Formats: sequence, structure tokens, C-alpha cells
Amino acid sequence: MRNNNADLRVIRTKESIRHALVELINEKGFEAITVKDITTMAKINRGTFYAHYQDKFDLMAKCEEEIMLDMSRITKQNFPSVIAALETDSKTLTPLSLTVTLFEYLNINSEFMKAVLGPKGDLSFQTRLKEFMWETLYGNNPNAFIKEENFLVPGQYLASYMGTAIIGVIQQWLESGRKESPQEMARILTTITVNGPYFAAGLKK
Amino acid sequence: MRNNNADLRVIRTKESIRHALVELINEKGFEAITVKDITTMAKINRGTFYAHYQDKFDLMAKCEEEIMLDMSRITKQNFPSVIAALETDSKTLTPLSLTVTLFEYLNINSEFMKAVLGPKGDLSFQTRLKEFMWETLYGNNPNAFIKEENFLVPGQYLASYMGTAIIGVIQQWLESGRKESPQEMARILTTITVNGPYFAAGLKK
DNA sequence: ATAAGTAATGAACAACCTGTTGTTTATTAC
DNA sequence: GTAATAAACAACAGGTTGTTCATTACTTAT
Repeated sequence: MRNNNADLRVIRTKESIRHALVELINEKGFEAITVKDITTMAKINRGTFYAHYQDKFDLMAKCEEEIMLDMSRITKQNFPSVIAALETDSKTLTPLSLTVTLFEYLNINSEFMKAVLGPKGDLSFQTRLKEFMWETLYGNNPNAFIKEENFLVPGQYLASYMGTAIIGVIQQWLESGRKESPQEMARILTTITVNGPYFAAGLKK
Repeated sequence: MRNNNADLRVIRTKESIRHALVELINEKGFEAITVKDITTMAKINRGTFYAHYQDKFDLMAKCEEEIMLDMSRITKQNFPSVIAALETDSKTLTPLSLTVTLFEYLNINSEFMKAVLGPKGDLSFQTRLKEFMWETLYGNNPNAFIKEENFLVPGQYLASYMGTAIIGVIQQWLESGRKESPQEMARILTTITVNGPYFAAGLKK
């Protein structure tokens, strides 16, 4: 039986297609990209593109899917349960070591992440990543973080607030050139979340 | 000299174009919309569309620009300075009354806002709105909220965190059917921001 | 009320992009 | 070495785009 995925031509073709996609998103935004743009930049025949993907949406979906699966796999591999992650961090409420791991992955795939999370990127991917980050970092917290009604505000708004805020910090990190290490970013994110933005700014004791 | 903008035909045409745009974004996402779709739904000739807008991107940009100008105008009208807004609220750190005003505007234009901030919306608009909200609500705070280096974390990450978090709360409100009043939403947003998410959830004293 | 000015219409146009088809070429497994 | 398999290709029909032009319908200023 043949192993299709091992064919060097396939690997080369797919790599140049995906590289061209990232380039073009940064250049003109996913919106304005045509299949012709991609194949021209990837230096392949347009027919070849359709042999691998249905259209540009299919290409995008498969790239995003791969990223999400990777993150899921890495998370489960390193931290089979959130409880274990929390114990690693000696009694903080947020799994710091897990956050470091995720930032390390973002760092490796920064080219793609920067493209799809940037202003010309894909809003639906942002939504999916937001939900993933929320669930991974806080959603399964054994302290049952979000209840229907929380202490001061409805739980759904707390979840949206924190989920979106994480994405914002990631975007800022990617756009400003990833000057901080993944470790430092995890510390920053955890600090703001645990203490609240006003305290972190020094405006509140 | 004639005033072209007053021509009832122009007003009617533009209104039906913009209404069709909102409908279509909710239906299939901005991405997939063709100019033909818009003109068919708006029941106008395709040539008429090109008499008013260069293409669908130009249409979108002009709609967004109008919203941003509106919000800017309303803000300046009601609160010429952030200091005045803060004084209205008897010594909180966040301008609650200003937040209410902004949520009231979002409420009136909820159809459009829901479309462009939803999963099928426009990421670049989200970025612009984020920056506007940040600057309006916190950026000009006389307490000089964000410095180059803050107490615990770099200021740029605090700004991104809070700016994006606001957008997240707004998105959640629009998507879940705007059950809360603008007043209630302003209270929720202010509460989380001032106290921090962990406190608001009841996990921290 | 009317005339002048302006917007909207329908039709036609070339240019472009799309997705598919049938064919050729290169690689791999036996 | 040969047969199976899949990538690469050129050519095609169908649809969208942005423009133009003559004609019709509507609005406004006088």
C-alpha cells in the first residue's frame, strides 16, 4: 500500500501553496486573494491547486484546522488534565506553565498566526481560537470559574471578556515583533488576569 | 447651486444599498458577497451602484467611516472632556456615563454592528473600534493610565488587553440578543475592568 | 407649472476569475 | 521493467466585474 502523504512532490506543492497564502494575506488580505494569485506566487499550475483544495476557503480551513489540532494535541500531551497543570504552578488560579507552552507554539508558527490574527486576517478563526484559549486556560478550571451567575456579573460576559482579552494580548505580541519570550508573555497575561488591569497598572491597591 | 445630497432618489438608493449590505453580511458574510447580490437585493441597476461606490470594499469603508464619525461626534458632544465625564460619576476611575452613551449608540445601530463584529464580519473594523473604545474610555484618562512601563506589566499589553476585552463584551451582548440595557452593560463592563475578572467571579477577595 | 438638471435604467462590452475536463508526464511499487 | 497512481497541464464554458451610452424618470429652483 502506498503512502500518499510521503510523496515529495505533494509535500513541496503544499508547502509552497501555504507559504504563498501567508505572504498574500499579509500583502492584501484574505478577502482580496484569488486562486490565481496563490498559484502564480507558488509557481504551480492552477489545476494543481484544485487537485489539493476545493477553493481558497478550503485551503484556509485546512490550514486553520491543522493549527487547532496541533494546539489541542500539544496541550493534552503536556497537560493531560488542567488539575495537573494547576498543581505544577503551586497554587495559582491560572495554569502558568500551560500558558507558556501555548505561547511557545504560537512563537513557532508566528508567520501564519500573525497573518490570520492581523487586521487583514480571518475573524472566524479568531473566534475559534478565542474559544479554545478560554476553554483550555480557564474553562475546565476545577474551581468552576464561570457559573450562570457569578459574584458581580453574568458568567457569559466574564468568559467573553477574558477570552477576547487573551487574543488581544497575543495580537499585540505578534504585531510588535515578539520582543518578549513566551515565558515573559505568560507571566504578563496571568498577572493582568489574576490581579485585574487597574491593579496591574498601579492605579488600585 | 444644487445640493446633490438632498435628492430623495439618492437617499433612497443609498439606504437600500446599505440595508442590503447588512442583510447579506448576516446571510453569507462580506467575503462571499458580490456587487450583483447587493444590487439584486436592493432592487437597483448594477450601474447605479458603481455611480455611488467604487466597489464593495469602498461601500464597506464608507459605512464604517460613518459609524466611527458618529461615535466620535456623540462622544465629544456629550463629554467634551474625559475629566468632565469622570466627575459626573463621582470618583470612579472609569467614565460610567460615557460608557452608557456608547452602548446606547451601539444599541440603535445594532443591526450593522452585529453584522460587522460577528464571525462573518470585518476584522479591520474591529481593530479600529478597539482603538477608538480604548482611547475614548481609558486612553485620555487624566490619571495617565498607561505608561511606557506600568506597575506590573508593559503598558502596550494592558491597552491591548482592555481594548480587546471591551470588544468581546460588546460582541457577546449583540450575539445573545441584547437582553441587557445599555445601562446594565456599562455597569458590567466597568465592574469587570475595575475589579478584575477573578474578583468579579467571586474567586478572589 | 414648467424647464433644466440630475439620477436611475437597460443593454452591451471586454477583461478577468472560476472550477471542470480530458490529456500528458513523472514517480513509485511490485 | 512494467503497471498503477497521482501531479501537472492546456483549454473550455459560465459567471462577475467595471465601463459606457442612449433613454427614461424623477427632483428642484424659478
